[in-house]
Amino acid sequence: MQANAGKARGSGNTGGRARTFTESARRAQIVAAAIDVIADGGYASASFAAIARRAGLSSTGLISYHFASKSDLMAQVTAETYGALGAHMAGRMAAASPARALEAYIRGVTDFVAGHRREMKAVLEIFLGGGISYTPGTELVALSPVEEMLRAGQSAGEFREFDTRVMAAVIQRAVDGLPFLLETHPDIDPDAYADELITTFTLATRSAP
Amino acid sequence: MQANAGKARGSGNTGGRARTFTESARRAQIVAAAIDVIADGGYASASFAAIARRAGLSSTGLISYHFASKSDLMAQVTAETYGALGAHMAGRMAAASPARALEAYIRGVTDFVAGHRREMKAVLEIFLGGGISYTPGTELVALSPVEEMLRAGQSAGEFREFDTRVMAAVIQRAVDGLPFLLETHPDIDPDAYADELITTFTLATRSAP
Amino acid sequence: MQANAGKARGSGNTGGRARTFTESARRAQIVAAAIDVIADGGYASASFAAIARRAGLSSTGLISYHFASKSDLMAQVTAETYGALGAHMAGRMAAASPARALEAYIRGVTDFVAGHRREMKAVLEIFLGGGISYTPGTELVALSPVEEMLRAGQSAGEFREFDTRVMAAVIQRAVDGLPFLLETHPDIDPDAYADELITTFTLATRSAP
Amino acid sequence: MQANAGKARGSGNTGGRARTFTESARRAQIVAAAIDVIADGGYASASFAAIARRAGLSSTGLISYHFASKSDLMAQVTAETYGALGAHMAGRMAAASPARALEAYIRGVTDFVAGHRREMKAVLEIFLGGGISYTPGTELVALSPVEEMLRAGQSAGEFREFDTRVMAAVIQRAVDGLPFLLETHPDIDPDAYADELITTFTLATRSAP
DNA sequence: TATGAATGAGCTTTCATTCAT
DNA sequence: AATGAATGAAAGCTCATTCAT
Repeated sequence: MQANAGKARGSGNTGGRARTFTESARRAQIVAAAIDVIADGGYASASFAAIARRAGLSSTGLISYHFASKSDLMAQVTAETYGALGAHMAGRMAAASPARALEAYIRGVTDFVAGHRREMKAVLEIFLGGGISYTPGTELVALSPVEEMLRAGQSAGEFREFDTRVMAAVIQRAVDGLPFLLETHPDIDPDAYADELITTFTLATRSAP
Repeated sequence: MQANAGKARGSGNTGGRARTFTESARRAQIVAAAIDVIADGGYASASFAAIARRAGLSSTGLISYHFASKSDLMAQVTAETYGALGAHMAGRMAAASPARALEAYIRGVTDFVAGHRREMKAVLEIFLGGGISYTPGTELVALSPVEEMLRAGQSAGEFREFDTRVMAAVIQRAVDGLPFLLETHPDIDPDAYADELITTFTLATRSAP
Repeated sequence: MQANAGKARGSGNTGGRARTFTESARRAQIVAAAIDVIADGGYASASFAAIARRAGLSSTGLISYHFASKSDLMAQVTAETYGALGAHMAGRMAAASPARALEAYIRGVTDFVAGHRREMKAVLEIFLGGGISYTPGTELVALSPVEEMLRAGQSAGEFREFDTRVMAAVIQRAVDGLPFLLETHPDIDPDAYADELITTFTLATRSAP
Repeated sequence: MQANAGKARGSGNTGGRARTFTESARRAQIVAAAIDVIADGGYASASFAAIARRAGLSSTGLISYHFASKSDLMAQVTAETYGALGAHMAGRMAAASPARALEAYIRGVTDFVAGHRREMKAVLEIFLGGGISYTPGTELVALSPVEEMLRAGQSAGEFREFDTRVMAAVIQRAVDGLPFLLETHPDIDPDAYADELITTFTLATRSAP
């Protein structure tokens, strides 16, 4: 679930200088505006002009001042979102057993997604809209943590044999799909969604009784 | 899985006239070039200029000549792909039981997706890139056929109780995700992928023994 | 009121060959369609595509086939209209006195304009829209016949002294303005309009009693 | 003679912010270039490219930066011209009698037109070239002020009975026609033209002696 | 004689980015 | 730290015209 945080700086802070409070606030404001615009109109509509308008900035130049490029800004959006997700998940997955860890993972991510629909939608649009250069290591779905849980479960005998990459991908996509599903079916309860997912993947992964 | 085929024509064939052989060939060529460009560079990179270049056309005007607008072209891309998918699936799903039908569905779609990775990737990018106007009925994932199978299985007692919308969405996303997974893991065998999915969703859906 | 009839021919009839009946019919049809399109949407909207559509032609190429260029077509529109106006006026102006001739002129032109609003409007739009190359001799308003009448009237002592070019221009513009006036005030009766004009210019031109 | 000034702004100044000195200068420069191009080549030739070239701008984008759209630019051209005309006329028409007011009107407008031939020609081309959306109230010729004078003159018994709409239209067109007349007859003296018009319309309107 | 296809230049507009202040 | 101005490339689309058939 991690993504490499964009380290490049705009021309306003090109060197290794530390960021001032004001600068950080501006950056956060711009990132938030970008998320809003993307969530509302898709990645294609996220021009600097639109983002500046939403943020109440008087010039698109200010965005360029704080971010090295458009893809740098988009990288910050994803980094910020994934960072928040990481913070949300921290500690939750140190569970008793792999099966419990998977449950905790699903519920934790679903929780977060439900509470951050716009951010998640924006991030997914950025990935698919080409807003990020797919540097190796930056994967659409970071399979590793889930895959590790699955492998641990198999080693412990809790999970049956299956291809962990495939199962991890299925789980990831199930979890990532929530914002889109909520768009067409706004009445779905995220908690119930998590319950369904947990039941589904418990049945799908546990070793035969 | 159906999408409404765009009927609008470019200035070259505005009325209700039948399409000539040459026109059909050009349209197919342009659609193919669009798929190539999108699959390689994402929807954002799919400008008329890029498509014309790829197709070896002398002018972007020729695309406008054959398609009423960019979204018309994109609609053709999806229509063509979904049409081929429909043809591929025809007959396969008239299975003995809901469980068998679900199996047939998963294997059929996976088969198709594996053989049409670029088209499928292009179509998904178009949907997410905003290249298509979401007319009601054109859903990102058309849940209905899968959902119906699931409901039938529940009625027949073959499937346990679960939220059919959620389960259908999970199955759809699992199946749609193959092209993306293949990009990062090109060694995955689509047949094996289908097997994994079938096992997974059989376990996840069948009624308790 | 004369305009030099465009003599250039389309590639379909480039030499000095006589026009066939079919060719003449097609040309007339295209000219009529051009008038319709211009009258409805202004000169700016008069693309070959729009004209072909209106004429029910299957290709804009047919227009190029029959007319050497767009300005050739526009020249034909004006030539045809002015030709019809000439035919309408023929004989009417051989009046007893210059004063009667002026009356006859005003009434004749007003009559014609009222019966050919669309053609007149189209012609004026072409002139102002730049659809015709202002070759010397092609004047927006052909002053000569009116000016001659005015000069004759002055020589005969019927008209007072005034600048004949100015008076001719005023009369011409009064007469040409009818189609535009009718657009904003459709209730104006052309006959009454002619009456007003005749009274106005009789008062304005006659020698002091 | 008034036209509603377009208030929309280009992307450079979208909100309600006040205009800077630089911006005003640029806008004026672009408007002037547009007038030049239109006066020289007609409305049809007035592309952004041509205007930018004339103004010495490096990019057509700069025009879009300062004006919301092409019709916005054209609206400014007319607004600026009509504004100047309004300023020129202010005070002149508060004359002793309707007859004197009409005289003052004709001389005032003729004066202005003579000194602003290119602007006037450009404005008339814009109206006829479709460069402005005919919002109700924006008439090709604003008849009202002249018509009012005429009606006042009739009420006061100074003017004979005639259709005021028709007479107003004739006067307007006579006055508006000066730039065109000057193009074919550059030797005409605007003052003499005004004299001729005043005599003409005095004779045409005054009550029988 | 007419058609459909194709061309290449042109259009207005939007874009991310740069820069002087 | 921020602004307004400017840039030049690129976008989708329309145009009159040409041409093989």
